[in-house]
Amino acid sequence: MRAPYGLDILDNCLACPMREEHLFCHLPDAAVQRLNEIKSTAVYPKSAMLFIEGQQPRGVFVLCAGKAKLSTSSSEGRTVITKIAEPGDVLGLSAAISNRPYEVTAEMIEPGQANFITRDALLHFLREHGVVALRVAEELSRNYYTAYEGIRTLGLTNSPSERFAKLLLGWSNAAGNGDPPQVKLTLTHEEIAEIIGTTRETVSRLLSQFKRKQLVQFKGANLIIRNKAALEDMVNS
Amino acid sequence: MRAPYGLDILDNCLACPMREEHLFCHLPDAAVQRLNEIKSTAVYPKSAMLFIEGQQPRGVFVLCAGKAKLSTSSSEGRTVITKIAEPGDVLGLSAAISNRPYEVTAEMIEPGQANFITRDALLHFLREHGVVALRVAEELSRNYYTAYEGIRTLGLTNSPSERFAKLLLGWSNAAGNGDPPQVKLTLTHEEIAEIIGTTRETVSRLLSQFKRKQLVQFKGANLIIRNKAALEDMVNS
DNA sequence: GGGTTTTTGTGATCCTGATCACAGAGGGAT
DNA sequence: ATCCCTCTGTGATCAGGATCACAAAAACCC
Repeated sequence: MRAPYGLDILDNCLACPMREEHLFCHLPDAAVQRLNEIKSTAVYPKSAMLFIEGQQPRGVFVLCAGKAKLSTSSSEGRTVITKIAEPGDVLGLSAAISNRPYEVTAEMIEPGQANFITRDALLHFLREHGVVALRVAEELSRNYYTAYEGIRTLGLTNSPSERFAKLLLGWSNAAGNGDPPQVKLTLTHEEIAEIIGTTRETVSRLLSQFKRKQLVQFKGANLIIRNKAALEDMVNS
Repeated sequence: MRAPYGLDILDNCLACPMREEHLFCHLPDAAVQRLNEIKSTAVYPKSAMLFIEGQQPRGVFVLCAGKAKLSTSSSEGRTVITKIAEPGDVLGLSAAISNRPYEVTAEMIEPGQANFITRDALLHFLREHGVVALRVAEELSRNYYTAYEGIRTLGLTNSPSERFAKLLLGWSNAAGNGDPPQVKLTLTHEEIAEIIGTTRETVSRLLSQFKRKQLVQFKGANLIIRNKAALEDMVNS
């Protein structure tokens, strides 16, 4: 059976093995079964909004396939992307747990699939299964560390070039260690700018500058990192 | 009985009533009693380090009196202050829960008192008392929101003036609503700079500039906010 | 394939804060 | 008082990006 957008439907994506540290993996059977009862699965096209900053938290989404960008905007239209979520990530957890409005907007940037669990069902479930509550606490502290890394990046570096170099290195690490390391560039310059807190033009210029200096090189949509050492130098300048 | 530094010893500061939403308040008697058994209390002078960025997490500190600054530094000596912790705050929680190194350094900026609970004892306690684990999850999501606010501040505003105005307004709100609102300035310009991500000089200049424009005014160590509206305008410029 | 929209490249200008460099002010100690 | 050390104020300089303004290129859609 084929889902739209060329994705395979995962009939039990809560238990998907893609991330060992996954929130809802390796739970007691009773818990897994209960989870399967309270979750509902849906498929989302590109640009679908899972939830929007400021909304009351309806529940959590467990991303099974596709990618989503989490962003927040100021009243004047400035936007920061705080995270690119990947399969296995749990979205909206802290809002659901603390019953505050969603603090970010989650928008699919690649078509995908997610499980949804309502807030009530989740809290009920957590009260029944104390062990899982600890898991949730761990997941929240992971979220916290991610946010915290963002602060370090935005606060401890002043130059966009530094942040951009850091971002590229981060991506190439996450993508595994090819040699030479390479990264598939799926985001627009605008989006990259919103991650590293600068303008689209600056990202364009940095990219050409990096190419000119032979730090990176394009092969289709893939960015090959030619001079990793030089990029690393820029980061701890 | 008087403690050093003119502080009253709180003989059971875990249950201190200062913050209703306090992590360890309003728990079942059994839990409170167990907590009292596993905690240990100590008094800290100004400049004492509760823990340092990168150390393995020994446990959590519940701040009972005094203030502490949480900060992180880059290899080149640049520093960001992520939070000024106040009585009732739990420090080192996410590190302890997730068993990662402390992500920040906690240094007392006012003498005070804190309870310490070792990581092992805490985890043990949480496994016994599932309800409290949920509380911990809530506290962690509070931490997350705080970090997240930091990202918004650093990422969505470009001008130090904007961030400084925002900081002052935040402080005046936290201090309750005097009229005119006023704030006790306990931090050095350097420290303020490390909060809003700028330099000491810029903070000095901004302060004089705000005085010149009659936005604020000094009364000893207290900063009186003369023109709140104007500051608010700067924030959503 | 043509027309439309989104994305990217690049020049010119301008301005804010970072940086460097001192001098003065305050605050403890002895 | 005196010394010392940490803070604060302010000037001068300078560079790196933000901003504005187009044009080219690519992606997208009937």
